[in-house]
Amino acid sequence: MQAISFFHSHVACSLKKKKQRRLVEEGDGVAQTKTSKKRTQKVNFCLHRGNLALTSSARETWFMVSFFLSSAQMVKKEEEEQAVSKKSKKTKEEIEEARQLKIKKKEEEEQNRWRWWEEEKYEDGVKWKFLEHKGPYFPPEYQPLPDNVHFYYNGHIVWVSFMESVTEMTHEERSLIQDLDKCDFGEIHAMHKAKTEARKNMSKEEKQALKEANQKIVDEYGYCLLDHHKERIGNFKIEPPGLFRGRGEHPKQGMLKKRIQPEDVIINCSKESRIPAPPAGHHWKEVRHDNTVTWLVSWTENIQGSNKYIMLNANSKLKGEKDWEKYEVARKLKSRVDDIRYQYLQDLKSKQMVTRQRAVALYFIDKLALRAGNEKEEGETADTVGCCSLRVEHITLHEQLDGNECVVEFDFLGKDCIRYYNKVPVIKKVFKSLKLFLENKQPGDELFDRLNTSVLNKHLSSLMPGLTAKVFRTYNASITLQQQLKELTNSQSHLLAALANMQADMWLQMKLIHVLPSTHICTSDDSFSVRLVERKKAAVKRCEEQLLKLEVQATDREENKQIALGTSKLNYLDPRISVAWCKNMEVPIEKIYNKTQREKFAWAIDMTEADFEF
DNA sequence: GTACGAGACTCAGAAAGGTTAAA
DNA sequence: ATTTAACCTTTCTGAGTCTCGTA
Repeated sequence: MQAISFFHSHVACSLKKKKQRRLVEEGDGVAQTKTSKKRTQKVNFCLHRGNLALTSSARETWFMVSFFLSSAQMVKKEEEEQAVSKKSKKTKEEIEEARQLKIKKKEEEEQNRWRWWEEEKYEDGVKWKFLEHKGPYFPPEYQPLPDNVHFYYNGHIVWVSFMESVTEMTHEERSLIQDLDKCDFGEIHAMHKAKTEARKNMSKEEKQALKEANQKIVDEYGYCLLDHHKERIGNFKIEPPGLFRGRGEHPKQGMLKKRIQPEDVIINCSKESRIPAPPAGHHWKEVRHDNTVTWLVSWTENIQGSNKYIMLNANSKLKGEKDWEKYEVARKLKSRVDDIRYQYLQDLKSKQMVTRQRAVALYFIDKLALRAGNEKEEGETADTVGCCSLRVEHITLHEQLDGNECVVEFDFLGKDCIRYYNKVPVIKKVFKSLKLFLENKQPGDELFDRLNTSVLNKHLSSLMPGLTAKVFRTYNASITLQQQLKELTNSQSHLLAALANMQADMWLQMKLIHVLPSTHICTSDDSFSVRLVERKKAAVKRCEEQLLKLEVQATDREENKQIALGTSKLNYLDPRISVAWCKNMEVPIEKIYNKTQREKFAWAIDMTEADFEF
């Protein structure tokens, strides 16, 4: 109930602030649209673009919901499509022909689709019985620089081995090249720019040929055979070498990510399948036949020393089944959540420090949708935290703030170095506990010194099998979506209008919340933006008009306004809720999910009845 | 019990690529 | 009608979560 009331309060707030937000709207150009009909659409795509940042996980949850909704009203599009096709000068026959082809293709696809959800599940741990594939696709060989392109150090031409992706700097080079400022990559940069330009200016035929060549690679390497069904592979290409960037202030940024050789690669497939052949003159590191894992190929990456995998596409059985399972666990939480919340509220009074910290952490995870927060190796990654790894400097307690009592102010970098900034009124017991946790601690000390994700998850799984911290995100997002949909009116047109308005409000609200406290959010991003601006400014000599636009883009980035969010709806909202809603409202599913999404959620679209209840 | 590290998988935004609407 | 910009989709790979085995 805690979480839900929290979500609701956001809606209420969004309505109250409507007037205020209109002002902002003007500045965004949203209100500049001419007709009222168009206006709705304008709002739509603004939402679709999702060019807004989110600093709070609870807000994230909200976005997931709003994103679902934002696509719900594209019903109008179909009419337009028809109008357009009429306008074009194609003959009726051509149109008819194209339509027939489309229908045929669709039917074919439908028939080929593996309805794995109607089959019996394998025994525990077994992921497949038969697996055959072609192995990974290796990136093209390194191409040496042309003779007329040079690298200069301190004004002198230098031939260096590290330009070849395979090798690192030699000792001599290391002693010679000390100062980055003395490096001149100008000619190399110009060459690359010319290349991209040339690519852009290719003729239609050339482009077509390139496309066909790519398609051939996909046809050969992009699919595998899994238990007699052809399945698409998600990433069949080995990652090419290059400079590691990382997100945020990453200690390893700029390190060379080495070229992966077949000798580094482990192949996983059926014993009795056609084993993929390594490139001529090479051999695999290992060929194994482990059907308890889902990957086809793996290798160890040299920056973090972690494993990389080639796995199946999201529309595959292996991924789909897991996704389904995830939502089933979240649904189970629905029936237990009252008890679980009651318990952690009780635990807030515990004399035992571990229990008490656990309770507060759970309160945050449930109410604010914080991530679990595993500990990370210092110096190996950017300094980001989640719930369990919060440190003293990440929260500030306010007895009184903006007319609220017991306010906790959060300010930390979360996943992907995205800043979480939020001021949340909490219940007294939580506030008191936090004060206790902070006693005798310095900034840099852990807030929950007796707690880690392992302890937390162990406790959760004892409360309900399969329950972990992240289930709360799925549960809260999905249940909120369902409730919001229920609350909307039954009349479709009315409803769609309501949705449009609601989204406009939410969108602006989020923007406001975010932009107001926006100081510098992710410092490394700033420097990135600065570099971007610089680079572009050089280009501007030739192309002055672009300058303005690009600077605007750079500014946008600086303020972190641009954070794509569309994918979130792929990860937290039970698709069956949306499917059921579509069935009830007689809204075609195409309005909610695009082709990829429909493929991914094929199981949900097929099995869900109108009366589905999350 | 618990610390630790490897492994395997989900989730995430940036960038590239493709399509459609607007100029 | 053609070019360009806006928008939407796909690809890529980094960053998390969580489990499990071992000391």
